[in-house]
Amino acid sequence: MRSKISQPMPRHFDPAGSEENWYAFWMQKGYFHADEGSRRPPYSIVIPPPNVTGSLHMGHALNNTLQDILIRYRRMLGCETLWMPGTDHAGIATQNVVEKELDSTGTDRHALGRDRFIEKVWEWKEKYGGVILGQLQRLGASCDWERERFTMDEGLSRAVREVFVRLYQEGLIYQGDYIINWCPRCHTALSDLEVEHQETRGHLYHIRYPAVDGSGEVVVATTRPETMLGDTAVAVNPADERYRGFVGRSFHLPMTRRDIPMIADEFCDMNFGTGAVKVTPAHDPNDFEIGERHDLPKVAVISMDGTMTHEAGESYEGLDRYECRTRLVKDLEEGGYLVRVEDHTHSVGRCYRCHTVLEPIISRQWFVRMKELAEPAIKAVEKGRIRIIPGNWEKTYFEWMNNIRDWCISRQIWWGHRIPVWYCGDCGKVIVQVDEPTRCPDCSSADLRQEEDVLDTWFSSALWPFSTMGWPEETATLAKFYPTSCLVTGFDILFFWVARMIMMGLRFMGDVPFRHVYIHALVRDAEGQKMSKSKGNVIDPLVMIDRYGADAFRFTLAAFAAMGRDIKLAEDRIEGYRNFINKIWNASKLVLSYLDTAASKRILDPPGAVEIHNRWIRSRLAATIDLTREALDGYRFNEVASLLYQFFWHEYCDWYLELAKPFMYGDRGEAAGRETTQTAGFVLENFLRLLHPLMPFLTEEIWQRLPVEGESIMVAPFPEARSTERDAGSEETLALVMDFITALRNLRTELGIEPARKVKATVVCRDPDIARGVEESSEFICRLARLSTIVIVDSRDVEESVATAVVRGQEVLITAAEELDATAERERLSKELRKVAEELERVEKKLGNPQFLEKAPQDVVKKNRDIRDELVAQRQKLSENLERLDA
RNA sequence: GGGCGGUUAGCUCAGUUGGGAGAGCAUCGGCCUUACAAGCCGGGGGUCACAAGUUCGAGCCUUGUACCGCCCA
Repeated sequence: MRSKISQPMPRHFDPAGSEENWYAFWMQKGYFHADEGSRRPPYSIVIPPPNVTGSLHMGHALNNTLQDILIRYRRMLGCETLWMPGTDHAGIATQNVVEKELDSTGTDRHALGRDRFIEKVWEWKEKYGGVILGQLQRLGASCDWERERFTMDEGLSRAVREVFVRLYQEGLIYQGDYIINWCPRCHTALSDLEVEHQETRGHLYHIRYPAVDGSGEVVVATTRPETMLGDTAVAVNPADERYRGFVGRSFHLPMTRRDIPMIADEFCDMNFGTGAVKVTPAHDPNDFEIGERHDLPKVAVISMDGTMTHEAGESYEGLDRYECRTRLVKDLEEGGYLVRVEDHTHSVGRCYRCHTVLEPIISRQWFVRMKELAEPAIKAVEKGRIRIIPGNWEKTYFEWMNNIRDWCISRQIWWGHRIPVWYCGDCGKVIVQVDEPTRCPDCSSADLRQEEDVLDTWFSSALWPFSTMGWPEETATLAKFYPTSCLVTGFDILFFWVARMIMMGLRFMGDVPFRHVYIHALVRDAEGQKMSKSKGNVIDPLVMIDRYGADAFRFTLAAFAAMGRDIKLAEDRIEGYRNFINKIWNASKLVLSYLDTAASKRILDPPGAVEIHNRWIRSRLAATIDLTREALDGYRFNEVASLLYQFFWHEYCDWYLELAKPFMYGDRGEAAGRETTQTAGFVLENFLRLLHPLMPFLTEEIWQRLPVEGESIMVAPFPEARSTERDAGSEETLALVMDFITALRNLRTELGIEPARKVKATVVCRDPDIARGVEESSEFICRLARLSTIVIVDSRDVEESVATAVVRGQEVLITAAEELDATAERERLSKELRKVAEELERVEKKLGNPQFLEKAPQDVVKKNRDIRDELVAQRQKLSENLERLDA
């Protein structure tokens, strides 16, 4: 049973204590655990696995807050929810971290050897890895921690090998010598996606290649002169008149002893530079293609470590690629081959892990043939089996999928899934299988050597939605929770991860991995810069949680999660929502102090209300419930936040509680008082449940003190609005009351009437509906506008000194005992009159247009006429009052 | 070069079938009114980037321009 029922509320909410206490409580109760044997409808999400080396940053915080909101919402709706947590082994990143550690102790991985190094990484992982998961708990994430997975776990590794073998057998994985992106620092190949293109200021070198027969020369332009040592042709566009007759001739390659031919290829852009380009098939992806078409030799002049090879010639061999550039440019200049050098900005590819400039290099790698896998994945989105939200990302998805290229999956590092391929040392047989072979199936040799390379980390991530659920076994978890309901992620990994999961899911599970993909914005700092440690603009989520509490932080993230936008986060936003928490706490304190045990039993299901304020707030609650559900179903998190904020602060606190106070104090009779207290409690309790997915700790802390059934708000049902709760009449009347109160308050302030002083107000009113509304609600109006009395008359007959306003076409007068400041009143009325006149002008112009009257819908025309009538009346009364003052 | 997105109050941003421009923060004025000064009440502030077009009517639809950002080559 609950521990805090009917306990008084402390003066302030203590986020840290609450977070620790309730998270432990939820865990101990096992609420996070998903039961595959349950008969409830499933709702599942797999977490985008953070790097095992990672620590929580703003992107994770946003991503996981949104997932937790969805999960908590569905859990309250009665679904069997699974939120699968885990981490990713992050091959390159993790290896880098451990290598750095080794470096500080004066050794390296090569000295240790592969096996010992891998052991070291595991040791590191056990010690420091996965701290991020603990940090997610601070955020309140209700993941099923009993199911935590790691991409290098035995089960997931087996799934990886299984997929590799099947794809290989189906001819979708192949090995070959192709040009790939090589990181000279990480010493591994990367896929095309892992290249970060960056605009870089450099130079364009124009170099002269003389014709061998002395008949002239050709000038080529390059941003990378050192690659010329590996040129095997000069190419021009076949349509280029300037080179007609040159094609086929040989040119001398300066600084080498080689001659190269001029070839014609459509790829050449006639408008760029001289129209002639040097072709280096071994060091440029485009040149590689040209080389394939023309059967050109490939001369590798840059080695795997970024230094020049023997092929580069003896003067350059062994030099670093940049050193070589300097030296070569100087040599070209001295030799008279350098025509000119221009400043030039071009795109340079860098390693997405270490930002070293990549080198396109030819080497033997493993690839996945993507076309065949992509086709069904495109169809799945086209046919709506997967919905990407917001929809405009579908376009980006198709764009990429339609132009997909083969995926280089081998990495020359040690930490990762070693490719399940063995080579027979005796007969050369290539063995591809899931389990390690002991003998060669062909020659029975035991001399088997496993492929050294490991797989791209994203290869295992692509299997995450089913590998985490036990595939290739046919598990109950898969049966219950696959396909997952939704994937929540940032657009930066749409290709890396989302697209690949879709392809793999369809291929191996025969079904999509998720039905919805919700793509959220990226978090940036207040200046719109991507947060990064080097820029020093990082806001640490944990610091924010310490400072403002997890709830305030989560609510802020939700409030900023508008679709398809960058989120620029500044600390004062979080502070603002911390104040909201304070507001909820204080209002709850008030309501709880009046909730006696007699009222308590009716909180969950009170009888219909009689009092108008109670009918009104229940009506507003019902509307809020409907809108909140719609917004949550549509992933409009910011709308959810704003709905709840608006409802609670401005409707419940600012109006309802203020109206309700005299009733709760017992000043309006016993029955009305009880009804009001019950209603206040009923609405509060419903609101807490609405808010729970966004602010789990605060809502639990308060809910536990409410006299209602159930052991935790997180397993209580999500509020449901009954249509009978909607009450148009009370909403109309209260809107009227608010208008009068606001106008009267305005009058008071502008005339400088002291807040404490009660004044008499008169309403001159010939509209019976309005008169009745004011009459019925006169106690509310008097209280909130601080009036001694309010009288309703049907014609104006006031001798005393008055200030006037017009509300809904009716005059409202404040009668003060002493003289009012006529100048201030005159100024106020004139200002008001100006505003009214301006508005009236706009409306009359519209109504004076015959086309408008003819073509606009009738209700719009009527609306404008009503507005006009009211404005006319208002103008009339304002100017009358102005005249009266002057008289 | 191709594609996508942005430009609305001082700041950060909402604005979902085109019909009298919104929120939070900041600002100004007044209040310690027994839940809350992390609060309450009231106010000021915007030719919705620019230009043209469609329409009775455009922040919203079309086209173009400028600036900014991202993705892919």
